[in-house]
Amino acid sequence: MDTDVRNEVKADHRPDVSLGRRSPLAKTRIVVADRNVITRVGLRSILERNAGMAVVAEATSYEAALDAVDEHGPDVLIIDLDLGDDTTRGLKLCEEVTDRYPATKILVLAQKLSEMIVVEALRRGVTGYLSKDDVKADELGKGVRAVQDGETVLGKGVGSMVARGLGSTRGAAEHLTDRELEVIRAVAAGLSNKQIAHQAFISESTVKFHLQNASRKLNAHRRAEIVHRASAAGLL
Amino acid sequence: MDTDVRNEVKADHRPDVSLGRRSPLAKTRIVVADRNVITRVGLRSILERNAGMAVVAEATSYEAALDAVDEHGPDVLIIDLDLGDDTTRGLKLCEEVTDRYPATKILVLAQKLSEMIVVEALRRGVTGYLSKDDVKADELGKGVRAVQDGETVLGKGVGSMVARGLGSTRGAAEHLTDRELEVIRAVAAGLSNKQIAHQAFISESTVKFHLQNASRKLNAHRRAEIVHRASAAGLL
DNA sequence: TGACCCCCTAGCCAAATGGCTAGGGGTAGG
DNA sequence: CCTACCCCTAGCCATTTGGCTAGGGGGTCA
Repeated sequence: MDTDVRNEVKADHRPDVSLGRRSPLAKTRIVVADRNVITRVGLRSILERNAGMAVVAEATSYEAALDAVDEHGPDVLIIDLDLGDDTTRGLKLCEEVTDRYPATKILVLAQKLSEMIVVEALRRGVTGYLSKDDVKADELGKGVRAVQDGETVLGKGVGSMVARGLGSTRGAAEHLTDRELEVIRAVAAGLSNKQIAHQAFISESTVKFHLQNASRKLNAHRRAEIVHRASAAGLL
Repeated sequence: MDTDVRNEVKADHRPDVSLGRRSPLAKTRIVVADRNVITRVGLRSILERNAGMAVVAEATSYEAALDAVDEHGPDVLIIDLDLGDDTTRGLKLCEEVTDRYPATKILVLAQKLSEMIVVEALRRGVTGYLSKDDVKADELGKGVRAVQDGETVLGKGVGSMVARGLGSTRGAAEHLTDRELEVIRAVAAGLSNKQIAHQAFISESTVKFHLQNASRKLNAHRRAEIVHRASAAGLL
């Protein structure tokens, strides 16, 4: 592999003093976006054990992540797409980054694997997808190097999801509308169609209409299944 | 059980520093149990910034966690109760630790907050409960010190859960039987009672019976709500 | 042995749901 | 203007469900 040269760098004692162009090889500059302090510190610690890798910025929100990429133009963005209430915001962010900074590779580090998110993220140019719980310490460094080289890295369990996801959703994974999501949340709370209708100031027919559409989009046929899928996708 | 022998072992192992009162020299000995490497590294890094705190062991399973407590008799056990498929195993572990090593305080660090788990954990002698995503770096050190001093530490959002949890479940939060869980999982997959009955080689009546019991235990009245609660409790 | 819990089954009935067809009205963009 | 998409409504019908009562059999533990 290409580890030989990097090993030389590792032999250097402290790279923090001379980060100009002292080393023959440029450092891999990384931005970490995760709302969780512990994860950020852990990532920094693990990655910086690898000579030639530096975490140049941390972010805890979608905005901050984009700003950090704007400012630092990193080689790799490591991100947990779940940075707020709205998970789909993370997908938009991926789109923007790959669009505006094609040189910045994205490595997603997810807490929970959701088929929809995985497929959609890859569709938007994400080059790596790992599961936080399954990843080993050494796989992180390898993964970063791999995505930097343009390889696609899929962690344990992710590959099969891609296969299933691409197979099942033949058009594209349609995403739920606001109203549909609202109804689904009410269903998850155990409300009947009648109750939901009253709550949302719409007729019972409309509630059924939204649920029918949601059923189709999520490929579910029972409201319990809809709730499960939506829950697994982090939508509730 | 066989606790006597272990107590001897524990007594043998402990007294490297006198820890009656916390002297500036006595380190707070911590065991970290979490399946996630990144979290373990991050925790160690953050905690050891605080002078006087040392992570003496890490564990990635319930067994290993108990072994580590057996061996090191730490002052504080920091644990994510979700170390495997069966979340209730974590609760049993809390019971065992508080039972056998009352001097070891338990600080739960949860990825997702589940009302049932929170209430049950506190009922079993856990003295601290923080949410990974909400906790600030400095709160960790403070939290560890607090639980070590016997204080109860509840993170953001945990307190309200306790209030609601203790209010609603007047007897005790009964936990689901294996069969009930099996049926709920099938419901989450969108199966009808008839299909579930066929799959589990039981009659449709029995499926309904299990669901009725699960409804009562989870305080839900619709299968969609059952699925939601079970999902939120990390049971699926 | 009795108390207790889990698992299993039956039948009844009102209510809710799933699946369908068949519409109208709004807004945004090519 | 046409198209697409979202939101809203109506009715019909078979099926499923929620909620209930009323049992039997087996295991464990005091």
